[in-house]
Amino acid sequence: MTTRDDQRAATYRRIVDVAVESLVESGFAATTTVEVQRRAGLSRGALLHHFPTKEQLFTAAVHRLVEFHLEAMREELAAAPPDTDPVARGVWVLRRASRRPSFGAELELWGAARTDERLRTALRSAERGALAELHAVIDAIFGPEIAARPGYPIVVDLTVQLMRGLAISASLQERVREEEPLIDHWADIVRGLLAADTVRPDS
Amino acid sequence: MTTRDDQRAATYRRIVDVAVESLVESGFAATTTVEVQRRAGLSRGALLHHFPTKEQLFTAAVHRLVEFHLEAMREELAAAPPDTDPVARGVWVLRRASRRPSFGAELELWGAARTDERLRTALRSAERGALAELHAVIDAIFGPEIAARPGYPIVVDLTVQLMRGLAISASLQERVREEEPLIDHWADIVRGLLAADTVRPDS
DNA sequence: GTTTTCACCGTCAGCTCTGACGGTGAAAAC
DNA sequence: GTTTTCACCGTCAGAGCTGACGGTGAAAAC
Repeated sequence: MTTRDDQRAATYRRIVDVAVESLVESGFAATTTVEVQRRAGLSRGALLHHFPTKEQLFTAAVHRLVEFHLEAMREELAAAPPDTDPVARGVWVLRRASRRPSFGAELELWGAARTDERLRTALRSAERGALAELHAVIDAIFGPEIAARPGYPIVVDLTVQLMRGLAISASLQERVREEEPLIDHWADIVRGLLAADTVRPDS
Repeated sequence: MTTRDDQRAATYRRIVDVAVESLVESGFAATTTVEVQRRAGLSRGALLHHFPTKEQLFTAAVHRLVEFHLEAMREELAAAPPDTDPVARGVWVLRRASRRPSFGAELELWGAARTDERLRTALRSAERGALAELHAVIDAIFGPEIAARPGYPIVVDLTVQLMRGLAISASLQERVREEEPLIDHWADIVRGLLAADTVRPDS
């Protein structure tokens, strides 16, 4: 039997879940309160009972979406075969995670947040909260040995930005490229950067 | 004296210009037909005379926005002091161009295009049309000597994706970082990649 | 000089979205 | 057993957006 508190929590969670689902599947613009209410199979009143304003709903959804992506990274890590070269493996895990539709939704929100102050506030709060976990996951993806190398922080920064660039460019590609020699190239470069004692080869 | 054809062309151009202006300043969601009409100081009828549907307006605006970014890259190239190290100079020119608000608007559209098929079609067409010019501008930014090196195509690809990643991440930063050691690091890495005869140091 | 074209005008219908509001019935408190 | 709380309901007003439509006056065609 469900108590009232349980019911409340369950409905709340379901609303946030379908809001995230809508953001991922239908995008930011199409994720209206009516759409969320429809997906959740709730009345208008029920939705507004839990989230009096759209902003509150989106704030919760954005936080959940960021958690969602962390989870996706852990999944990709778990799914990756552990026997390959660790650098290439790490780079590819990050690449696969960045190809998830949920990450596309996240980047779409970052783009929209450029001119949407409320959304920007919500996003910053969500990303700030997940930052430590994000770094922990990335360290786990590359493993402790690689994470200890001197050039590692810069490599992670560059790799993350690169993955974001590739992800936001995805809409432009006519067809999805399964083969991505660029990623292999990048893995080779990273291997070189982490092998050298210093990150700056000349200068 | 303006003939009717001139008038038509001038109004058409003005509408597209203010549409781009609105996309850059106010973002995708806020760029409604009413907003464009208001910015252009035109009546509803005038706007609909030139652009019967919002889609046609956006298609024209998207094409113009892409041209706009090419122009911005040329400006940054012209504004960059020519006496520095050519690799660092090229990387920084690309970085400065990617920090322009117009590029932010472009990336926002790429994000929205993920779930908006019409927008995606317009964007692909615009980017396809500008591709050759884009590569020409980038070659000019790095100069013919660097562009001839064997690793150059991959370096350009990686650099472009990196800049996109940094640009889409811009909304998240609490304050604008004027100093960007990451870019200098990247320039150093690029210098190393272009110095070597092969791009793949080991393997 | 008459007719036609057309760049531009203003209003309006139809739609969707947001959030307000007054219920309702069952669980929880007393 | 009575009262209170509250999760959920359905309707509606207000606002904004898109695109249709019937003008209007001046340039262009004849």
